[in-house]
This record gives sequence, C-alpha cells and structure tokens, in this order.
Amino acid sequence: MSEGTAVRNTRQRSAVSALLAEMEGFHSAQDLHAMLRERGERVGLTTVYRTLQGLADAGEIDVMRPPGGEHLYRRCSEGHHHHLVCRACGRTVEVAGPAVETWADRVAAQHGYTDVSHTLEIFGTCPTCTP
Amino acid sequence: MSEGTAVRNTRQRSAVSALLAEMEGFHSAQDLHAMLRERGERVGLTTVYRTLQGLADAGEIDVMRPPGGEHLYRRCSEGHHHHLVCRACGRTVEVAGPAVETWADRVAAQHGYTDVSHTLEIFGTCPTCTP
DNA sequence: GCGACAACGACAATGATTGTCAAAAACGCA
DNA sequence: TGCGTTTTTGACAATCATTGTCGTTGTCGC
Repeated sequence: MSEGTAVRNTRQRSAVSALLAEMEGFHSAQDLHAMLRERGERVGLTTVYRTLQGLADAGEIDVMRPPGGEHLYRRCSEGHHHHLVCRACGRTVEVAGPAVETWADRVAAQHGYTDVSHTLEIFGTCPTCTP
Repeated sequence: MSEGTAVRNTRQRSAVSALLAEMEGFHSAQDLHAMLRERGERVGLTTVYRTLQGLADAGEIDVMRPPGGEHLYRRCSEGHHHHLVCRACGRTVEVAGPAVETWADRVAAQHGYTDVSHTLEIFGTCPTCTP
C-alpha cells in the first residue's frame, strides 16, 4: 500500500546507509556527515538529515532524543525493542520486553486510547564505568 | 549532602509555582510566560526557563520532550509515574506501572548496569478524538 | 538596618534543524 | 541508448527554543 513514493536510489543514500551498517553505537547527523566527509564522500549536511529522516520513517533506523543533546541515529535489529544506555560511555544494549508492550497496550485500552505507541529508554552506568 | 544551595523565595518563583498548581495539562515555558504576562505578573522569559529547570531538578514538576516540539512542563502527583498522552488533543492520564519499574531495574542489573533510571511515554488517540 | 550574595531579566549568542530553489541526477519509456 | 519528467541534492538563509552574559535588584542572615 501507498507506493506512490518512488524512492530513488542515489549515491548519497547508499553512502549513509552503508555507513550506518558498519557503525555500532548511536551517532548524530552531524557526526555521520563528518565521517562521510573524511571518507571522501561528498554529501551535503541537509541531505544527511533528510536521508536519516526517511530511514527513520521507514523504520530502518532508530532515533533517540537524549536530554539536552542532538538526535542520535542507529541501525538496529528489526522489530520492536528498547535500549539500555550507559550514561558515561554510551554503550548500548538492545532489550526486548514483551511484557512491557502488553502492559502499555492494556493500560491504554483501559482508558479508551487507540492507535497506541510508546517510547522507553533505560539509562544506567555500565560495569566498565562503575568505579 | 550538598546544602549550599540556599534557594531564595522570590515573587517570580512563587508566581510560576502558583500558575503550575492550577494548570491541568502540559505547557511550554513560552506558554507559561505568556500567561504570567496576561495576569500582569512581570517575569522574564529567562527566569521562567530557569525556574522550571529548578523545579524539574527538584522533582516537583515533570518534563516531557515531545518529538519535534518544545519542552513541556506540568505539575504532577508525587512519586514515579508515566504518562498516557493523546496525540490529537494532548489529554494526559497519569499511569503507574510497578511491574515496568521492576522489569527495567532487573534488565539493567542483568547487564551489570547501576544507578538506573528510565523514561517511558505512551502515545495514543483518546476516545474523544477517535472518529 | 546592613552587607553579602543569589536571583532577576533584557539582550545577545548559540546551534541544531528546517525551508528554499536552481542545478544535477535517476528512472521510465520509446 | 537517448530524452523528458520528476525527484533529489546541497549551499545558504531562516527559524526558534534554549542558554549565556552581566549589571542591577531583591532576599536573607545577622
């Protein structure tokens, strides 16, 4: 459904996608733009932003909005999951919580809410960063 | 520990606090500033921001960062809880999920993370806004 | 009442993100 | 393969919430 989009395959889109594929942690748009430049890829910052937005809309990457910072993007495993992030070093573990999903849906339904979604992030200090 | 703060009781701080006490939903700093002006209270925008930050740090109000918008502040019930927010009209229900808290802590502990906190927001369309 | 010191506030600065629009590239089709 | 249409690009300007600055003002302890 809704195939009027006709997304075109461009060098820039591939470059961003490829970069995300080999990156491990979360990175900001400006970060990714800088990395592409260092590689010699000629991609505009505006394009990086738009490409990331597109990928996020398509569900191919995850977006995190840390308090007081820029948006961070990351290529993640498919399906719904959440993140356990170290405050100090940023190390991230993907976690799945089926019980949480169920709980959220049930609570929303109890209040008559429909078309439910949710956001959940867990922050902590990872073993390496614990003194 | 750390009681060198010596928070002073000022007219402006009281005004912001009082306004929040009678407001129901979430409001942005700019919103609150405009309301104070309409009331004849003379409070600077910078001060509103700083006061809200202070209250948030003290845990007296909650902050929500909706995607693509400004920060929203609200005076909430005490203790830890989450929000079920209508995407259309902004109506908010406070929900408590002890099981979620436990789950988050357990998951974090399993990965060796300490000093754990988390953020959780549920979005949906409330009964009134459902066609 | 007085002095020290935090809080205020008008304004400037910051900085990520988005809008603009002419030029370039990609795709469908013959 | 060549051509026209349509999307995409990207340099730059614009936006706008939030934060920094710093002289002034008001509070609080004494």
